[in-house]
Amino acid sequence: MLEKTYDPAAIEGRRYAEWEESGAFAARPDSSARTFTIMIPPPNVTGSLHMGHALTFTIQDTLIRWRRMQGRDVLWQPGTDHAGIATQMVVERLLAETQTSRRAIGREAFVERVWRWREESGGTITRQLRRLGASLDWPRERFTMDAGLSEAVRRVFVTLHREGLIHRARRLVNWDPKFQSAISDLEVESRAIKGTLWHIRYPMAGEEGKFIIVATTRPETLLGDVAVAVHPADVRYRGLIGRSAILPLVGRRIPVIADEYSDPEKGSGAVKITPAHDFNDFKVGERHGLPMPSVLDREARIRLDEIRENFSPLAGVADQEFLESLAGQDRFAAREAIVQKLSELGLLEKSEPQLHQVPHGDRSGVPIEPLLTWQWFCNAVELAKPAIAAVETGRTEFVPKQWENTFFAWMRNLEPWCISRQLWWGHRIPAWYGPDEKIFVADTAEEAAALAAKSYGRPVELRQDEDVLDTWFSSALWPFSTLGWPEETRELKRYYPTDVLVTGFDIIFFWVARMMMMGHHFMHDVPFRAVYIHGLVRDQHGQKMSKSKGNIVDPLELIDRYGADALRFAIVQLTGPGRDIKLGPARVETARSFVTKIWNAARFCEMNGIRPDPEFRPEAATLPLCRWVLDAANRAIGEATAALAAYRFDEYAAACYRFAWHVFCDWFLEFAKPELAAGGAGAAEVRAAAAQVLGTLLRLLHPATPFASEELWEQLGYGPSGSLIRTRWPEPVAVADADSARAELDWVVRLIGEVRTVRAEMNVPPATPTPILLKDAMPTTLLRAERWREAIGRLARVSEIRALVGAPPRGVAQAVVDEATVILPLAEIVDLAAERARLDRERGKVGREAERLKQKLADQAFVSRAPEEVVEENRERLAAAEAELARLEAALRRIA
RNA sequence: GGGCGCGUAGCUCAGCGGGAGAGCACCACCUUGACACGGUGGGGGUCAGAGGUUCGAUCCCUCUCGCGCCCA
Repeated sequence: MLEKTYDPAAIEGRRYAEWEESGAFAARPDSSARTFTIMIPPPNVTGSLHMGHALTFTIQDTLIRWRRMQGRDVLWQPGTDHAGIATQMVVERLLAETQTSRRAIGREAFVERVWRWREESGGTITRQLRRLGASLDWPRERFTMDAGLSEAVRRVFVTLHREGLIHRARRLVNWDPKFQSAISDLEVESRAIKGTLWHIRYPMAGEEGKFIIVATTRPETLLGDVAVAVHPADVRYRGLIGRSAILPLVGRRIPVIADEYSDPEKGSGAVKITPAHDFNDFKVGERHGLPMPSVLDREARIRLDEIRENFSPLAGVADQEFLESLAGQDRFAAREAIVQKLSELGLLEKSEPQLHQVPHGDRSGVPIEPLLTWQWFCNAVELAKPAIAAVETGRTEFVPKQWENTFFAWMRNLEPWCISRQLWWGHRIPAWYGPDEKIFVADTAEEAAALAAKSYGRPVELRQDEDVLDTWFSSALWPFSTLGWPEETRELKRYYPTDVLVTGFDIIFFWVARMMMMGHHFMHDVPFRAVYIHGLVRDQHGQKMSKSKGNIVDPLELIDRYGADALRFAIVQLTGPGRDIKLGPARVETARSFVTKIWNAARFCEMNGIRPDPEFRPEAATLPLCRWVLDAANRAIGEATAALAAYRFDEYAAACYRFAWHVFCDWFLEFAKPELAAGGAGAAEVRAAAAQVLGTLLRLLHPATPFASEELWEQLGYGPSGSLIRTRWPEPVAVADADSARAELDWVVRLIGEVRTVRAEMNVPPATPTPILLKDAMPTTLLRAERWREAIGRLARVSEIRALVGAPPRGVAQAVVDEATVILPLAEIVDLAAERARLDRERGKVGREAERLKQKLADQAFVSRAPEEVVEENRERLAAAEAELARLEAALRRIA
């Protein structure tokens, strides 16, 4: 017997363990079935399950379970990402608690410590994914720092280097002073900061008392200025181009140059050019062949070593003592000191508050500093070409399609990808330096040594590059490295390319684009045929969830409170095309009601002896009720399947919801009650059909609500424990003359609806049954009424159904159903005025509809130009409206 | 500044050339033999605004207003 209420906590753990232990999640590389593959976006090994995970993994699991039920050989590849910076930060924090640091214990011990941390704490997220019900093929779990994946990383690096697609260069990069590492431009987010625009006077060389005024938000980088730029068309400065200004505080002469980068509208129209500390200035510097002295070090403190020799004392403009006092100062302290000094020297024209965009490290949260350093770069421009082509030709398709624009916009404007990071946790760059800094790139130290020995003609001591690779470098290989590449494994042959990648738009650039590049280059095919982009999860008010706002909703808490199925169903319901979803506890509570409803419907079935009947042949069903519900189930199957195929999770959920609640429960089970009570052959057929349809429903629901559906599947005897997950997705069954069954049941439903409405509006107490009289009913209608007497009686509280013979009694309420007028003799209780008002309202509504249609059909332009079927449809609607209108008017006359 | 998207019932959202929809919330009634995490009935919308195309526009085009996001 099923429990009175569904208790998710009592069954979820057990059901999941049963699936996992029985191998239900396992791919079947030896089978001949068509494959269906999804690579999990590997969550950070440091992570714990948040709402974004709940969304993306629910969607993936829904697809996976659906395709698995369709008989596909499904591979859902699990794994985690080593997440360079994030993980290093976590372990550094732990070290700080024990009064030590990464530098104190050294690289080797630190890396070992991270591995140990990963052994102890890295499994959190995978445990939590099990709570959600994710049917991942766990024995295949990979980690981006695994031996195999690391080998793939080295192989890719070495290959790309050999092909000239990876090289080392000294370039301006985004430097994070907190992590003291380069970061990629994607890891930089610009934030609006209230700052100050300072207007500084640069004295013109050899022209006492004359100045050129430059406007800047970063006076501390002034020390590294190498020019002042003005727009070539700016008449204010035309005379100054080619002359020299004196750099305040440093005393160096710098040229005034003409460059279109300078915006006459902004500030004073003249800008200082500091190539080593600004990306735009860097380009100006390159165009004009200017020097590029650095004045900030790796911790963003002032350094003078590259400008000291250019110092040239000048009274009232530059004094050495002040300049030296800046050395080693933090950038912000230096800014204050410099502004103060300029003000004292009378070189500060003015300052004005200004809101401007300042680049920040997305993880460190500190302003990033463009810095000239030696780094490794990957030629993304070249690698992007086939990836772009793949999307252009539709080899890979984005869903929704609009994201392709975003993808193209980014892919067509790529900068070299800086792939080196000055961290310790990650894949160490397989490059070694000889005594003269010659570079040897190889898979292993031994191979590098061999290369070096050959190069130098003798064995030499090599030093490996200290840097590690950007975490996204290894993630980019995920779709093939997890399958065993560079080995030619059967998995690699069988499961690459994968079917669909499911992810949020925020990592299209970080990850999707890079997988496309690497996939093409090394596998010569796209990594996935479709990219399904879902929205972000927001709180119920549409706010982005964040710790600082305190509006985080914890999926595990929701699972504890409402069950995993409720959370999953809520997510599936809300996931429409390309929209963020707003998810609060109320939505999950509502979804739980649905799961409970299913549970109770199944309980009713169980109580009424509804068990699957292997002998039942749907095509042989004779009762209209059975044929009707089987047909409705067929349509639900069609809708749900089409919705899933189109990634319309909202429509899939709606199809299941509508069918389960508003067809199966609201009507079918209610109609079934009298049949079941009557017993006999009719009851037997209803039981068998009910079991058939409930089985279909459980199968349709399984991808969204796996736990409850699996539990019911077993308890109601559909199959052995844990077998629903392996059961075939339902197909429509043959139903004899479905049209007539549909016509009949639709009529019954409408009749009951009309009677209920009239009764409710006439305030007939539910406890008082009323007879109904059918006026002008055709014989077939009267036969129908007779067949459904029992059900109509129960559901519409009707005591008796008769054909009206002769004149209607006084004091009636009336309604129109097709050709018949339904008359409720309510002499004792009816309020004639109220009934007249009600009928009048109805007549008005139908009359307006008829009038509108009549006008439309009278319009020559419409009739001649609109498609014939549209015109015909309008004619039919008009005829129906006019007939109903006539009956309503007759009804009104009767009670006048 | 450039690009993308969104403004449809109180809320959350479907629909996207021919009858304005769902869920929740709301109101009224109901402890009917699976379910009050329930049942029945009901109210509620110049589909942001203005033009245009069309026989016909919530839907296509243009502009305006408002709100997001991404890139400068």
